[in-house]
Amino acid sequence: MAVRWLDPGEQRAWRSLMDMQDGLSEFIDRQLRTRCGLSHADYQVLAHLSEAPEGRLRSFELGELLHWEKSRLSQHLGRMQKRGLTSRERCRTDQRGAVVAITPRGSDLIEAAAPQHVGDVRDVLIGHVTAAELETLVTVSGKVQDRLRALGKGGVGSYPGCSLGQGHDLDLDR
Amino acid sequence: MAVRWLDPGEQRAWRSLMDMQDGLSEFIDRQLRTRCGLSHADYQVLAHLSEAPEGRLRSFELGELLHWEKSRLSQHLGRMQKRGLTSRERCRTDQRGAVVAITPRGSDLIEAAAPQHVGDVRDVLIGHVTAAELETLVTVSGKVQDRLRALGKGGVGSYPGCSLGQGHDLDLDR
DNA sequence: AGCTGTTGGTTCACATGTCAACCAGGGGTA
DNA sequence: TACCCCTGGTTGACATGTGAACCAACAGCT
Repeated sequence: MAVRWLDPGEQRAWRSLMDMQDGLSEFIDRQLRTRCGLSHADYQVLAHLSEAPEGRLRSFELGELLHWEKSRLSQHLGRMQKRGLTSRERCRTDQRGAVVAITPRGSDLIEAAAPQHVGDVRDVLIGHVTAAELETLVTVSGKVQDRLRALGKGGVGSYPGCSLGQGHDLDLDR
Repeated sequence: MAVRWLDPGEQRAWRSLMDMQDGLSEFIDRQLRTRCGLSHADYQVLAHLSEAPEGRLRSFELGELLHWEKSRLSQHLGRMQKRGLTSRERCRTDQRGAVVAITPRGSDLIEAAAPQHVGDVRDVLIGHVTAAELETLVTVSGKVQDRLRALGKGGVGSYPGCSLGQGHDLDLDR
């Protein structure tokens, strides 16, 4: 069967998207690490926890939010626990389950990290593109997500924001 | 100093971009692995080599193309060599240097993988977005790259295409 | 109650990436 | 030539991610 190759424009688009991906991930992760002592993964875990009621979530709920392999989540939580950022207890209603909670120390760290992180995001993306471009980004992402959902089995991932505390104390917006 | 948080639209854009990133990477890597026995990293190495004259590159040139840490490159090439996908020789003109070459086996693998890969890319992105959207993607990526270059020290990464053989036997375009 | 299949989590072995240390070979300069 | 610093590359220790195996608890049946 004949392969339909990418024309130069398509190829350029794909390459530049991959480049942006790598560059963004690397940058965001490094900034968080060096300035806040958190990996991007740590940040996302803490962000989701801080958004949850009482800063606690069942392990599997956290896993669904992050779209992480369960073994990854387990390992990562183990490490974060050792660092005192999160804690784990047995679930009362389901003896199998674990409840993950953010600790005061974890809370402090992400509250310190959030402004930096938001600053980076604005500095590297938001601050330099038009509203229309942002809109297109959302559109394209949506299409890709739909396609992935259609192809693979499962969902794709919900990136956590930065609302800390119960409500909006430190929400990303305004 | 007051932090300028992201408004809901900005936040949505950032989250969806992150989601797309994770979803795309995961998908592309898994497809290559399961159907071709290559990781995305392997694929990129082989793609760059196959595009180079005679399928050979100095290690550090490859490193620059990929924007990989030198230790990462060294480790990865070691593994690929063990699998018979690439080979290494001492450089004649610089006794420190190594020249990396793609092996016949590596060549076979990427020639088999390329059509699949291109199909995936089309299937998940190119085939579902308008030309204008693609153009915007390039624009935005460019801005981000510029920003990253301005902030950090170095460049960002040039994603390899799929031109195999010397010339265009299996080029992505056409 | 007793079976059975599913679900939530952990663990192990292994693949991969990062950083720092190291080493050998350039290449300039005295 | 001798000295020095830079460059290209490898290595080892360690952080992180993945898949499969495993285990205990739940849940539906009989």
